[in-house]
Amino acid sequence: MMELTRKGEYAIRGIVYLAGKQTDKVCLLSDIAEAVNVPPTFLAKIFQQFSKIGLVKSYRGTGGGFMLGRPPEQITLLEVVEAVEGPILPNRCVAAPTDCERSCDCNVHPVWQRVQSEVRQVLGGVSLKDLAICK
Amino acid sequence: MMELTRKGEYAIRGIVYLAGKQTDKVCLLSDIAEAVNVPPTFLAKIFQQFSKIGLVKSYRGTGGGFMLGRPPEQITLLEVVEAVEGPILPNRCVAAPTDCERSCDCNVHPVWQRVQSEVRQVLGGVSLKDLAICK
DNA sequence: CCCTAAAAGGATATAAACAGTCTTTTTGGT
DNA sequence: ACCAAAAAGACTGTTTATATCCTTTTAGGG
Repeated sequence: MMELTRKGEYAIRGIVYLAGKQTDKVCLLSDIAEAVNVPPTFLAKIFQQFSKIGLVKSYRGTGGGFMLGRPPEQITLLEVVEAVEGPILPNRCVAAPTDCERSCDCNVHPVWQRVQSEVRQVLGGVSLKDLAICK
Repeated sequence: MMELTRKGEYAIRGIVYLAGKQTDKVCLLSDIAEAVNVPPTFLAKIFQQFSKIGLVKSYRGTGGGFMLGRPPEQITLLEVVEAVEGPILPNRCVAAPTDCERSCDCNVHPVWQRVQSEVRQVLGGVSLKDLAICK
């Protein structure tokens, strides 16, 4: 359980690749897709989502392509993952506690909150700079 | 992302309810289902899975029903969740590192391992006894 | 101004997973 | 033998995942 989807995997691969390039150079989507071995049409959708929230900047037309929207050390893995997979929510009740508070069953609630918090902390502590470094 | 399915929710509700009963008394599936507001046919499937791995003991025929397989303090939330949702695997690559090690992209790998480990630790630290207590 | 390169957006297709139901079989008690 | 209860398996409808394709918009270059 708790599995990242393909979309999430591709998203990470794509943007980490971008983070490994010079910050001032645009990359063609088709090049990125080929480099990280992801269907270009699918990656296009993903990068559109990135673009909307400013994780990447896009340029159309001849000479166009993508660049990181911010320096790689200022983009966390958490942002990338949540951009395409939605917020980290181990359980509905963490999002909507209304439905949950009644009945003593919900000793479970705080546990899911801890899970959420731990995961966010791990992912939030890693930047694209960390990930792009080639050992 | 990382959401528990209905099955997982129902599983927790059902077994936590059971943990709140005396350890030596069997409960009818139909009663449990009604008490925790879960479709009985669905809960049946879930308890079958529990039964197979010994989380609960089942008795057939007249006077039959379900009991916890072990004292509630010896069953963790992790076991319950993994019983019905499968192992905690934030990313395929955590399960099958073979496909992952090449290419410098996989600085991501250890991050998912940490996520997995943190989640397991939180869920593993909570027992049914903790959850069954009515405040 | 037109042609081409590139991303944006929308519609569609297929497959898998989820959520649940129904029926039949097995087992145990009376 | 009969009844009560869980086990097991087949089946169904809905939603999500995983794409692909096509048209539109934007930008640059000749």
